[in-house]
Amino acid sequence: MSQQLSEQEILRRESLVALREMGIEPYPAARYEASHFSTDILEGFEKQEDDEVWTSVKLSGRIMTKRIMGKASFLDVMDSKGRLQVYLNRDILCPDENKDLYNVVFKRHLDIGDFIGITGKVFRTKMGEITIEADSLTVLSKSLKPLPIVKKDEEGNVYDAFTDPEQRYRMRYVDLVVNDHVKETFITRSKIMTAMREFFNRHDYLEVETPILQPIPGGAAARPFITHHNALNIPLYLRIANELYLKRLIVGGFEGVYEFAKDFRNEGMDRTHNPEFTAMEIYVAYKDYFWMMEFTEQMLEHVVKTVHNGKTEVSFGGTKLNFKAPYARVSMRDAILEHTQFDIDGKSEEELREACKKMGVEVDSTYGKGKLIDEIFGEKCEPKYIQPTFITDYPVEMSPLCKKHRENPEYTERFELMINGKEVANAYSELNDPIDQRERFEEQVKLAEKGDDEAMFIDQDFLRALEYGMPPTSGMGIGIDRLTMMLTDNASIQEVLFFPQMKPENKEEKKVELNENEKLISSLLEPETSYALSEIKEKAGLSNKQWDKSLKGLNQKEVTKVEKTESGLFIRLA
RNA sequence: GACUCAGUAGCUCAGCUGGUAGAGCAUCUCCCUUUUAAGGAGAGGGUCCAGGGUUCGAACCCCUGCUGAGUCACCA
Repeated sequence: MSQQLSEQEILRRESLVALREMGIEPYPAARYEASHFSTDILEGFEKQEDDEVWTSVKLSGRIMTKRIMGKASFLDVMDSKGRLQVYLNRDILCPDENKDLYNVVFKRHLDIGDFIGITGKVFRTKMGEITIEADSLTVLSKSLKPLPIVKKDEEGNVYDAFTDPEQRYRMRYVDLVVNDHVKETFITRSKIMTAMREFFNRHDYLEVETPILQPIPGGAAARPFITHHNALNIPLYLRIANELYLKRLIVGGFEGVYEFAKDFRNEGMDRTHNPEFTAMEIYVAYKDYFWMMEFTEQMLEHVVKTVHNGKTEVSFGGTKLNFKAPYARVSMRDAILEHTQFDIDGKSEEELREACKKMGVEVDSTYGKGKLIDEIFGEKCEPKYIQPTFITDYPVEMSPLCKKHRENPEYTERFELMINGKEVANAYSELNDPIDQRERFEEQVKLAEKGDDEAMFIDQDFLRALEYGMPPTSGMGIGIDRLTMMLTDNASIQEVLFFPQMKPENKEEKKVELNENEKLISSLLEPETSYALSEIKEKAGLSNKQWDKSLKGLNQKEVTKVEKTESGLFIRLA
């Protein structure tokens, strides 16, 4: 499989060979340990310029720009924390007669993107920039493909940014190198998860891991991915949720368990859905959903403060979101009443269907009561909740794993946390009555028979676990990707996933063989002879387009050569 | 899945009414020992996403396909 190399790629490969010929290994094995990160030097030198340590520092990273001025050069070196300018002076770097390290290795054979290590002393340039004056330079790794060059001027305006989303997502490694803010997003994502974990651990809850490959995909309503286990010869599903396994652990006697889980759903993709995504679910024994609301708002306030330097307010797409606890609590009935003047309380399926029609909410004949109410809420209310708001008490039909409301069995003890019109968290007083749970599953089976392809399966083992007894428990799930979007001001889930799902690239193999038309043309030519182009065109008898394409192809493949002389255009075999 | 937009040099983009492609950065050569979007002089670099069609002639018009983005639909 040969690939066509660009001019710049060929030159870099030539530099690679040249370095080896000079006895410099472009991919050395030895470790190279920097004394400081770039940011340490910048901040430290700013604080105390006369500190001894600045007379000898060691830095490693990627060359991001080269500014050569004859016998001296400046380059920006980027390490994992940031960038630092390096000053290369020919006679300081090469105090002896031999100036090859500067003239040949650096100027000729090192490129933007290469990794180097340098040692030297820190100083401030005439222009006031903190810089390392290098007294040694070590090649650490050669880069064979040119990076996109992104430039910034004094005012911070960005030029030639690497912005094509397709290329950025497919080549995230390049995106991360040249777009600083991308790295920031993922650092924040990590901080969010660390802050949550820290909050849970402080409460002595246990981080656990449960199966991703499940014989029955439970805990949510969604279409699963299916796979097959050869040795057992059974189908297995990739989990759509980990809820039922975590509850089994509460049955087993843990006080609180949580898991950051990769879930998989075989559904459409758009800017808020990726086939695999991360959900955090937590279950705590002897609690109810009222407790969980307080726990959730405190946890979120803690997370937001941690990633935003103590502030609870974040800006998302121009709107300000404030995560300071407590959050508003609105029951689903009140929400719908407020936004549509329709009271869902005590209504039959028919009445609800009629109401949907009146409101212009599209419904399907397969929808049950719960689904109808959900449609009304989704259409008329959901987008209205911008600031964090708990929507509580969902209809019983749409919450088959949730305990019935202690005051009204039509509803459940459930809340969802809405932020910016989107569902971010979902929580219950968990259903622990095994007989009720079995009946709810059976309701789901009826829905499935009606044609609802998302209705839940009956998980007999889960029911058995409940029959052994589960303490009253509250559970909560939160979408890490969507939360990260909100806290990093990104409108697309692809921006908060390192490697969002994409269609495969499937680049066609480049055809080196000649096609029929190209063969025809070359067959009309004898070696060492020139022909008038028009003559061959006539003989070939191809359409103008075909002739044009074929001739271009032949020239590209260096089979033929077209020459222009005073007497006209001529073609011959190359 | 529907609609809209886009795909041109390594990167960011121009390209008029159809006349075989341009700029900046990057690359190469030369000059330049504190520059910083370094500068000056010169040079090279293209499957104009792919395949058909219309035309004397297509990056441009038409059709089909591929890829991506946006909006909507679906999806807690």
